Amino acid sequence: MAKPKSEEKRNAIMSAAARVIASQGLGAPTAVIAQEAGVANGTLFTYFETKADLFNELYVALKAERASASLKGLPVTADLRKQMFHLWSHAMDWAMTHPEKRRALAQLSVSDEISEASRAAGHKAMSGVARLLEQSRAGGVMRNAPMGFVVAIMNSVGDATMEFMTQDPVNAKKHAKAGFDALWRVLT
Amino acid sequence: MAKPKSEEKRNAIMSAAARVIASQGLGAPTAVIAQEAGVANGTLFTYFETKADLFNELYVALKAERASASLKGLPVTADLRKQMFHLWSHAMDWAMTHPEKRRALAQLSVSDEISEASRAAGHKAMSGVARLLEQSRAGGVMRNAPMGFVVAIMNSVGDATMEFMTQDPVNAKKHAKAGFDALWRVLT
DNA sequence: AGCTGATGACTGACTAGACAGACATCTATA
DNA sequence: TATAGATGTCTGTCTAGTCAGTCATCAGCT
Repeated sequence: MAKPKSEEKRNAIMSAAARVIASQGLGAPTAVIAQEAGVANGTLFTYFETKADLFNELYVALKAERASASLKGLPVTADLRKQMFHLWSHAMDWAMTHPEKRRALAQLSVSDEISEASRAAGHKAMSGVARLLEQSRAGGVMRNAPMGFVVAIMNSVGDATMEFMTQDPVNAKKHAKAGFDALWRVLT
Repeated sequence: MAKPKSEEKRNAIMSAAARVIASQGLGAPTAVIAQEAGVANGTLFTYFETKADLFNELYVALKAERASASLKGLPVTADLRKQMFHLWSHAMDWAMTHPEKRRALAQLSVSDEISEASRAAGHKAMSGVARLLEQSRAGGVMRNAPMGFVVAIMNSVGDATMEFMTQDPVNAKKHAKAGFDALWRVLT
């Protein structure tokens, strides 16, 4: 064998991409991302074949990271509302702790560079979250609405709440609670 | 006097831009927009100084158009819920009738090319809608939540509903109703 | 009404700059 | 020493915006 690729550099590139996308948008040059990651321009392309590949991988990774943060320490024996609230607040915490990742994810989500396959992978990464939401849906007013619709609404209320929390961080806790109450009213 | 600018060409460029943005995203070349509008490349720049200017004007125009469509024929004497429902269904109708405009507006809304001034103008164009929503907020559970938050939630639930309606047009009416019911549950 | 000159819209080839990705070269590891 | 990662310069391509020349429109004059 020869020199192995370094997982460290890969991560550096991904997290640099998140930061740069958050501040400059998706039009950001690969050169800037590489520089921010502390590697040469060409190195970026030994880890990701194209710019679009990097963006797709980043999208899936961020979705997975947020989902995993949301589910961490889930009180599986508690009642549904408690579990949902845990999930919600952990998602909001993640967004407040990593604002640049949240912003990057928001940009990537609306980009047409993101393939159907990546979106599917993103969904899959959220399956734990979806399962809980599915339980909430099945027992409530929205039992006849398609699951995709409920997911879309949760995501959009979540996005709106995160947006508002970052704009007005002083009252972040209050907004998080208000957002959850709104979601819960939608579901029950 | 000389040859006057034609309102017709201006409109052609704007609506071409909406179509092209919907299908190719914001990275679409101005050359393509001009061609789609049936004018020369350079002509676009006699009507709009820069590409960003075109996008900003288009953003405000689309916001205004949607707001105006929503308010058309509003039953001002009916009760609040009826008025809100009128507004909601007309907005959804507009989105279903002009899917390319809706898609373009969604893209423009998240773009960082759109100035604060344009966003303010967009808000202003929606003031009729906002007034109605304000009444709904003031009398309901969200009376203590900031208006901006309520607006954000309405927009996001609306976006999710529109998205779902275009993805599943057969049940569009049903989804529109479900979306409204969800919003109303949030507000009351 | 017909003519004329001034104005400015219209055109599309062109330019300057930016950027993704390639590549020749160097370097670290097995 | 063979292999493969790392580097950074280089290049082909793409595109926003320009510009010199053309043409449509209008006001004022006869």
